[in-house]
Amino acid sequence: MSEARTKPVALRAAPRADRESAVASDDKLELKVWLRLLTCANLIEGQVRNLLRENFATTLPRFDLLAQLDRAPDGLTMGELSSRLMVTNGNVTALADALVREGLVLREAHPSDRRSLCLRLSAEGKRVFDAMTPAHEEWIDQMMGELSRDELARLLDLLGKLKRAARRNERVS
Amino acid sequence: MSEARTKPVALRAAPRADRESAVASDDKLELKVWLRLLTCANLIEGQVRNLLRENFATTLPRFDLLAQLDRAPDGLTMGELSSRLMVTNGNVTALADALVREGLVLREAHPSDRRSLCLRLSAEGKRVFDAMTPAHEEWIDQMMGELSRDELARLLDLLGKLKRAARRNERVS
DNA sequence: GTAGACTATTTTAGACTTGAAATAATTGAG
DNA sequence: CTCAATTATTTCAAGTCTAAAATAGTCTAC
Repeated sequence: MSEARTKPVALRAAPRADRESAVASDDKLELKVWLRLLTCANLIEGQVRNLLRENFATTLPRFDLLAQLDRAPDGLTMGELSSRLMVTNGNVTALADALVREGLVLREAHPSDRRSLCLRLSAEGKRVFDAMTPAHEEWIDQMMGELSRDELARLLDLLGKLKRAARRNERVS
Repeated sequence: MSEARTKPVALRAAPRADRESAVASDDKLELKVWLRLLTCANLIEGQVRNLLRENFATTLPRFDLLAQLDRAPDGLTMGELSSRLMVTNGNVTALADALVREGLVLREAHPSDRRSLCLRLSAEGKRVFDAMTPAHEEWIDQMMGELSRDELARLLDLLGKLKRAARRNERVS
């Protein structure tokens, strides 16, 4: 995709082992699914983070916030951002502060609710985000390249079931 | 499992929306799988974190580190821990420091390599971890309760494929 | 044996994230 | 209207995590 400009030093031990490594084969299926899910998420997230840093000198949380604003041309409140990014309000405050300071995001008063703020991509923010999107999508495609369309569809379906189950559980726990 | 002793204040907006919310239905399948995977991981991780705090006054990274040591009765080096937890060496240093200070983990010299340290659960650490394990497993079971054995097995299989694909991609990117 | 490459760990600065408390605006029951 | 409950956001302290540089021990090819 892009010849790595500066060879990054190996910071992490070679990933031969992970959380699953020592789970006996007769262990609970549920636990194994959870650990493997976590491994996959960490693995992909780590690569995306590295690629964002190497290619665009930015971080994943910033990219995620820009992505949400890009998909909401009418802007989002802090609360909506917090909900979509699944992080705390305080976290969004800090993240948005930085992006506003860098000129990528505009912070406006909410038209009808004076408690709320409305965040929106600036022209510069839109430009910067549009430059990153195709590369990001290509990275994800490549990481999943070995799964067929059918397998991807089945995975999406099963993860949907899991998501609904976990959400339902959320309310009671 | 345990009547929530102090009702925690709602810190996060109600999770009606998440990263997937605004992905058009004709968007790339790969991207949708990735976003949904991330949503599932965040959802489960968040609940486990809350439950660990409410029931055992501890955190997920600490629990994870103890879990790895519990599965390795002969102890692990810092590097092995870093690799299994998929975090940087520096992170493990800080985390292990805290657990050693709290008396849950022992830090010994490595028998043959003086560069390495060997971490191991203390008797107290073992006791504490053993008290948490059954609850933790039950939480995970409950969150996945709505998936059949077949669905779980299929999910495990597909995630295994994804994991291998992502690992392969890691080496070249 | 010794220089140079490699490996294991720590340190540092900075970014991210959380949970809880504080501030401020809105809503609704009377 | 008005006060209490609710909702939106910020602030704060502490913990987590990263990337890069520094420190220290090991190994290998002369």
